[in-house]
Amino acid sequence: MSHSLGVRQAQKQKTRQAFLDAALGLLEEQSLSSLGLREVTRAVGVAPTAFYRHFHSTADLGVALVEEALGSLHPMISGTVSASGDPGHTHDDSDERIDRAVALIARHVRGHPAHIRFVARERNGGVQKVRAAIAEQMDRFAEEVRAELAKQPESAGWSDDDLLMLAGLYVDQMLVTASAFLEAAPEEEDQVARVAKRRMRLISIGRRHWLG
Amino acid sequence: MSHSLGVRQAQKQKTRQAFLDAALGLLEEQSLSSLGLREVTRAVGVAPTAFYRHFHSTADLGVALVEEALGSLHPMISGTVSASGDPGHTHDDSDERIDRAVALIARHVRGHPAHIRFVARERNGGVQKVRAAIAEQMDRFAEEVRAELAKQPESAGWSDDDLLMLAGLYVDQMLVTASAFLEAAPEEEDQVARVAKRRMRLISIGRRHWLG
DNA sequence: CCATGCAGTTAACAACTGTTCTCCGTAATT
DNA sequence: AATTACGGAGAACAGTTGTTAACTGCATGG
Repeated sequence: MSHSLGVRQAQKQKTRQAFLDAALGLLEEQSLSSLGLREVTRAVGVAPTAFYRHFHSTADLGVALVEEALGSLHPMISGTVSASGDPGHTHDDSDERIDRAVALIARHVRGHPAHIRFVARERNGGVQKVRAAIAEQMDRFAEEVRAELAKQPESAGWSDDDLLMLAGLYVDQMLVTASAFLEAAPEEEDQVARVAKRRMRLISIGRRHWLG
Repeated sequence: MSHSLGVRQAQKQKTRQAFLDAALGLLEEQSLSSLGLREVTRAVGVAPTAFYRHFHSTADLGVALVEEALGSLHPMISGTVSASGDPGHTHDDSDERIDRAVALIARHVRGHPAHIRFVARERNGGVQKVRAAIAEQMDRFAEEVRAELAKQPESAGWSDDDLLMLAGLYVDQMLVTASAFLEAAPEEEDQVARVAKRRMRLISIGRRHWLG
């Protein structure tokens, strides 16, 4: 229990977090390129000029949001692919892994809807720097998934290049699925999950027969 | 050679098209929710009030753009999946079909970059009506692809449900690929094409082994 | 304990936004 | 030939925007 942060810096980080939260809220109904500086400060309950103490521009705010949003996605991604299955079923654990992965995605979407909405929206959004930041993080994710896949026995004989291709396909599919959950009405969730599982199963089958 | 359209209506459609073109241009560097009415009229070279003669709001303009952009995508999509292959190679026409499909996508992106940029951007964008319009059209595309796939002998034994799942996967993958082409530097195009082909090949393999 | 640093405030700036109302010229209708 | 319908122009409106400058209060480091 170290104090580790002065009262001053603590308060600063607190308001900074308030900026991020307020922005995420406002971004549920618009996109970053239309997010106004004053709009955010108004939502936070602070003077417009205070914004500059934390960010150079709204684009800068966006880059910070990328870190926050994709940081929260991080554990989900690795969890999705590793799936860490309780050993037991000798049947075909692939389907079980997929079920667990999709459930994990659904859970994350329900827990952090604004995060994944932001990422899905700004991945192709109108702000270059934010697009670049998201692309960089997604590439990092794909790398991690590749590393995780490489550990699995199913990946014997695979080149690193092909593994990265597969990892990218998985990562893209996760975001598409998450976005689908987001826009789906509660009663449609099961249907979305069903389709997502079948998609992943088809990809897994493709993986199994990729060689030879 | 019928006149078919009065001088008046013709001129109106002309200005309307000018609005669409100007908007598409402006949307290369921002997203629809930040597109201002005055900004568009300025680009067209017309008074701000003239806008209301054609659209209720910028969101309305967006819906019109969806029709234009996805209308141009229409022939590409069906062309991509049918692939109409010159009969000849008995080898494995799957790879050849994929090569042709990816080439078709690349060609379309180079021909209509603003169109696919708009669709990719506003698919998850901040304007609800536009998102809905895009989703509807994409569903229609998936339906068409499903119908096209159903004709192929490889689809024997497939349920309509599974075919629609596969079609959706293809359609999503096409848009992701197109978007990747868009953001890729000219020298990276080959690399993007390489990865896209391998992804589609993996999906095709999954398709081949889906049953049993 | 005092001087410095810095998060946040207040006030003001020109520029811009969407929208309304009134008007104009002319193609279309009768 | 006279009237109507309508695409577009012009001016004005109240609000909003990003950014600057000079300020205040207080936690911090010497």
